[in-house]
Amino acid sequence: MSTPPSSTKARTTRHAATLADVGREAGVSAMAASAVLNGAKTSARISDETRDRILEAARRLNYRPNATARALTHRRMNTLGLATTLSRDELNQYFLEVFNGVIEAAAELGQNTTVFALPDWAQGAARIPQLCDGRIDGLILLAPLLGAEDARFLPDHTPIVSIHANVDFPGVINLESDEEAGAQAMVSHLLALGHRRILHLAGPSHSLGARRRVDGYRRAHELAGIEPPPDHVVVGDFNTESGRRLLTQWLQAHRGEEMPQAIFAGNDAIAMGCLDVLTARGIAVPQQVSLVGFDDTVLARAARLATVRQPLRELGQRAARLLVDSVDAKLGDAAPPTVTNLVLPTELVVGTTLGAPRSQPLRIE
Amino acid sequence: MSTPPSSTKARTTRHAATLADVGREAGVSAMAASAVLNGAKTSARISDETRDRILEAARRLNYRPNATARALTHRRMNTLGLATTLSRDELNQYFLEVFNGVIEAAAELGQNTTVFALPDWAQGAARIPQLCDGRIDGLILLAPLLGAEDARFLPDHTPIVSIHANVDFPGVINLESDEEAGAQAMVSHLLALGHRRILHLAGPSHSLGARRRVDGYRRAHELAGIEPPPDHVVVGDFNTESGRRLLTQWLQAHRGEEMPQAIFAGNDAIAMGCLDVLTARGIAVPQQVSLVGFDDTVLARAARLATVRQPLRELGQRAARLLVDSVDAKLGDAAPPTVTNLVLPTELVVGTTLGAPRSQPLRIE
DNA sequence: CTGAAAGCGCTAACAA
DNA sequence: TTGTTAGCGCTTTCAG
Repeated sequence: MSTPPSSTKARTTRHAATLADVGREAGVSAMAASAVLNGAKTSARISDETRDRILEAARRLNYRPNATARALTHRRMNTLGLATTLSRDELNQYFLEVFNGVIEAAAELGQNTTVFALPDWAQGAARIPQLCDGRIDGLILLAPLLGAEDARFLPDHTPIVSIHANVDFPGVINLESDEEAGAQAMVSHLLALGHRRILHLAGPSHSLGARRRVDGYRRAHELAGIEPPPDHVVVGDFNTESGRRLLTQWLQAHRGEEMPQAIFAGNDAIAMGCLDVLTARGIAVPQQVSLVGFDDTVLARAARLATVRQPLRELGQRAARLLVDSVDAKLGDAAPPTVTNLVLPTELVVGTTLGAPRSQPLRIE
Repeated sequence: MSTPPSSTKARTTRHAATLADVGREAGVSAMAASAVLNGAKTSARISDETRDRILEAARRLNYRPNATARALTHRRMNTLGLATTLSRDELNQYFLEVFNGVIEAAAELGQNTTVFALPDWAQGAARIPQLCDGRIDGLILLAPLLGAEDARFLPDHTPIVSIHANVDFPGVINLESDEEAGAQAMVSHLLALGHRRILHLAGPSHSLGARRRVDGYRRAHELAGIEPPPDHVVVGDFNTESGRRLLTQWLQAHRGEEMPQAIFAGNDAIAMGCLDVLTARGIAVPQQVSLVGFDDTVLARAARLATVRQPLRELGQRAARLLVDSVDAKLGDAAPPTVTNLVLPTELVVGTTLGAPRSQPLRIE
């Protein structure tokens, strides 16, 4: 009923109305229309009478501003980019948490977010310049596994913020959380509970975060004056499949020996893989083996996993805000952010997969 | 070492080099450069000699094509939009699964994906026209809670594909899965196991999907010739908090009566809320109460929840492909897709939260 | 084989 | 208060 009869034309019209069209319809210049409809900074004011004519014409023609044209003149798309690797096998919960923070903060600042899914960082680095081609105003690199030599791929003209970068890049603000402290706190907690044989299934050794978690594991032992058992740190990847594979292989290789009392997984996904293996073997968690993860993604919450919480959403929010500040600064609208590195604290999350060690050791079958 | 010494200039340069710059540097016109560097359809060929000069100049100036300028002439950004509501309280796993499919298929077709997070559909509908302003070539509406009257907000000039729409919009391709069949199959399975008092905690009644799941619940009972117990369908929202709240309230309202033998949650998030409540009350799943969800998100996989699998990733992939086809068609590059509606099958996933009913009924405390 | 000119839609600077 | 001009960076048409 309320739909005007004139709107019955077929969808998928070729073109939308332009400012020139509106101006013509209203009998004024395109720039008058621009001033009225898009708030362009014109030197003078428009009279109320012509303003109304323009608004009416715009409504009649169903005028919509064209974002690419505006971007061309303003040198700004009001869009942030978020580049990361997304496996097609497994959903990346780490990404989802950060992404939610980014998109939320970006929206509050009137910015859109486009996601660039790179197949991997080795290939992806070379593609970064192509992303910074005006379609985004700034780029967030999420957990980029890049080396110092990849700095050559970072373009001059686009502000960049990284989260959990592997190396410091000049001119790039990096955000991270204190992973070593978090890992150390968790392992210290395990040691305090009486666990002595703690198996650590780590992420890849070329990941700084993975190395820091190993450092935390070692440091907790040092602080407690305890020598970690040999061969209890294993390197793999940050996904569930790796957790399954690593634990299975490790248990096979150590058959007949004493079962670890606790497993400290490099992240929650790895922990989920461990849970699969333990469940399949009928090993009760935490009665027979304690299991803890890292990140506090939804995986941990769904499985009630003990874990180390990283403020992922907040990292995303802060990255977006700092990036928008950088973009504003580049365009001369504001002072650039002074911070170049931000480390947020981590926090222990005690789920139901963490208990005291058994009095008598279990044997690996 | 391999970094050229000329790259020591400060980051955040104001402008990138343009085609005109490259042309000047190479002593040719901008359009020759355009033809060589961006493959513009020029009427004639460029000689190898000038081509080399241009390539060399571009390399020297570090030329990068400007996406907004190209978009302005091509009328195409090579970017798809994905509009959905994202709560700031709870991560939307449904979104993540679909999004992964979209971004994957889009990337294969050389398209980027930008996500528009709407606060809610009631407000969001009016914002759709602003999204279709040239920054994206086509739009995917993810589970839009829109009514037929909202069709007026869908712009003429941007192809649109919806996933799990509530109503059919003219000219909009809709993709969905057979939710009623999935719900019916699950409830039939419960009935076949001997469950008779099955509590259904549904999604909101203005959601077509929620209603279809209720229909499936009813239909399964009909097919089995069983009258569903009274007051065993409760309407709420599609999130964990709603699951917690609904079940708590329901149990309070039905204190002293017989405990349901099974709970069929409207989606996995609701099921997670139920799991919280059951765990808190010390009710064992599935020994005392069976629990099943819907969607097969990562929540279900992490909690080993029985659920109804919707091919969410595939829905995302197909939506992206159909949308790109529509965009191509609009630009005259191809024939438009002939399909207007696509229904994919669902599938039962039997987790560990589903068992036979207890012989003697439990009382609600 | 190459260049000049015009235009995509919008906006800032300058005239009137 | 309004219009004219020029240009953002790129591409296509048409003339050389």
